[in-house]
Amino acid sequence: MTQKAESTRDRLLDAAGASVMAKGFAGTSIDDVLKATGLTKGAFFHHFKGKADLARELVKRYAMKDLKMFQEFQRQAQEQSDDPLEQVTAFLKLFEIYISNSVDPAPGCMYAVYTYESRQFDADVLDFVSDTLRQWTSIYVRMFQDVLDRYDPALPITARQLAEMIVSVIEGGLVLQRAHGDTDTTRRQSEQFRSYLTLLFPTAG
Amino acid sequence: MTQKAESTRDRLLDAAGASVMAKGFAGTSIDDVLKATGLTKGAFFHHFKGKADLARELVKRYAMKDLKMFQEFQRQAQEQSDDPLEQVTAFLKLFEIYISNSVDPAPGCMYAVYTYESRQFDADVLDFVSDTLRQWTSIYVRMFQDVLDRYDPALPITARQLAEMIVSVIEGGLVLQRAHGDTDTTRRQSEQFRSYLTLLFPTAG
DNA sequence: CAATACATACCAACTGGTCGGTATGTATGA
DNA sequence: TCATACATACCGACCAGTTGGTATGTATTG
Repeated sequence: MTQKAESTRDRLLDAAGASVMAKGFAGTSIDDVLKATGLTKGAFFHHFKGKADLARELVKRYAMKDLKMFQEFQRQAQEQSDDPLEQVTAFLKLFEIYISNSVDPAPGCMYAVYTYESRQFDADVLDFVSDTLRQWTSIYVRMFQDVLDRYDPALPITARQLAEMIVSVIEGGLVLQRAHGDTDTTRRQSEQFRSYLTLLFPTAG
Repeated sequence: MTQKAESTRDRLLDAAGASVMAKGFAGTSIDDVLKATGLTKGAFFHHFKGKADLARELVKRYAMKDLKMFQEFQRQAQEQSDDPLEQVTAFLKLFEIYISNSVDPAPGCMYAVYTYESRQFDADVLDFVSDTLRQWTSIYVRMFQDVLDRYDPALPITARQLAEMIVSVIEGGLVLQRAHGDTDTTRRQSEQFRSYLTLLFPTAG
């Protein structure tokens, strides 16, 4: 693929992503995307087999961006401290900065869109979304396991439980944020979760 | 409206609700609803001004059911104990039983659908969703304020923060539950939140 | 030249919505 | 009591516009 073709493909995915986040996938027509990009059917069907293929490539790209960002946060967090709990805190703080500054919607939002329009997508696409969320959870599981290996929690709890909770809290925050037109609900939820952690691991203070 | 007409309207709303939860609102055609009910265009447009009106009435009905259920949970919780913290716990436990046993999707899910397809709906409908979520939060705020009036939290925290967090946790749980095809992710999240409460209010034990 | 990258013209199916019609009420008044 | 008058509840054909998708063109570029 030439550089120009690559950028055309990206323009299509960008426009599609924006529209899907505003109107959902079924509510996004190919013509919408073409109108937004100034391209035509020929361009679209040159780059994608069809609308289902667009859905697949769109969520794949989101997942890739997402994973990269998380790995970068993790790297920065590990750089800041050797203590696993401080690393988790640093990681969450980096996420909070990102989420409250980001103009375009967070990747988590896109997964929710796919989830709530599930019958619109092929099974493999839904599986991909589910797997991506699991991968997201797994990153947290590893981080919390490191914490639990060093510190005793004030309550019996597993790394998986904590990981599921932060993912859940963030997804829920994104829903409320959108519903109310806020910009910082998700950040506040992440902060709340950190409060929970300070109560769970008081010895670390 | 006669009894027959009432039931016809309900059948239309039931079918529409089920379809919206599976395919989203834009992904749900009026013909879909009519096929599912065995009715015709005449019936639909007799009961609803149009698709936008259907959206309005659908979410209104969900909100009403929702509120009634929450009030009932609150009544039962107050019956079980005079202690505000025990009431919150009882309330959440009732919710956990409901959410893990419910076959049809929770009302919270419907709000998320509307939220993620926001451009599909009139402003007044979106406002209604936002207001309903706020009302939902307010119920929790009152409950947590009663707790804070009696007990000192281990960390400085407001009733609103706690209320927002439980709503967020539940909404997020519903997203993950759908994404993974679980039936008890939301319940687990509610349990996690109760763990947080026990750490926040240890004096109550 | 030949593959790539896009444009244009078109199609069948479906979309939300309208409209004339009908069947079944139910209230009224002589 | 029973015809008249009107409201309610629903049917199904039809419409203009939109949908995803195809077939065929042409310009560009290595």
